[in-house]
Amino acid sequence: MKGNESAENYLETILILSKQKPVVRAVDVAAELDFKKSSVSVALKNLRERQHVAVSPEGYITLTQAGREIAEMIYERHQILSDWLTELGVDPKIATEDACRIEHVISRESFSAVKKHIAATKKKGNK
Amino acid sequence: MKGNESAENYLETILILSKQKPVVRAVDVAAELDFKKSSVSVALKNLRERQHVAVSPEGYITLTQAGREIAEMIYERHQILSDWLTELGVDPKIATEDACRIEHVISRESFSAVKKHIAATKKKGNK
DNA sequence: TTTAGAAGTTAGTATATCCTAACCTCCAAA
DNA sequence: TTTGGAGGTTAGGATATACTAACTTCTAAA
Repeated sequence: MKGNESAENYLETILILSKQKPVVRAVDVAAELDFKKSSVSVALKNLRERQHVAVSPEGYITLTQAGREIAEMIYERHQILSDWLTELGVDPKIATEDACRIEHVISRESFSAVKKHIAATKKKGNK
Repeated sequence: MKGNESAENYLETILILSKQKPVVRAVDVAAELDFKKSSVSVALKNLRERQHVAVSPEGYITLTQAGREIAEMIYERHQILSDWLTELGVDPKIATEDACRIEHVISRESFSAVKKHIAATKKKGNK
């Protein structure tokens, strides 16, 4: 994993949108990310080539198995990190923004350790 | 602070090198970062323009007040984050690599909260 | 039936970074 | 005194990303 931040971000967004609405189209992704549709169009072409998404003739986007795995990994990081930062007293908006960036650069190993630490900390009732 | 990761990284490196050797030159920075000297040359030109470093006629690089503040902020983040991840059981090499990336994307507010949390956790003797 | 808007695509622009290549200066060793 | 290497600079290339502009399609409303 090196500089796939952009791709990861698209995949995560598609996952989130697919939880919220019946179908996800390129325009929905553009609206969510506040990007232009041309940018999304190009990004989707790459995701299709890498077999991370499939797009139906109607323009409905779905995650492939590989794409979904990445999306869910990033999404889990996002949730856990932003919740944790918020619990630590960080403004929720800032916590979310930070999670959005950290989620793409933290390694599996470090995230796993942090996640474990958070669980352990909670167990002890430290608030 | 948005996409100044590269500049921050140069400043941090200059700070670290200046702790290790009497003078810091462009080649030293290039060697440390494993970049080509041409890249460092261009980066230094930008840092000079932004008044973050000064370069003597002999080619000795020094941080300005503004540059030093950024460098020390990033360096503190690096130290605290990498130490913490290592304490959580992450391989030191990976912890360092992760710290190198997170230090550039975490907000002041979140870092401050995490730092406080780490101190509090230690105080309670949680190991 | 015509037409305007929504959705998508493609081409070319802009920025950030790093790289290779080519060149300059200076100094120390032969 | 010549010369080769170290240090530095500039020009131009490559990649990643997002943007603007200009089209194409398709569909729904007039």
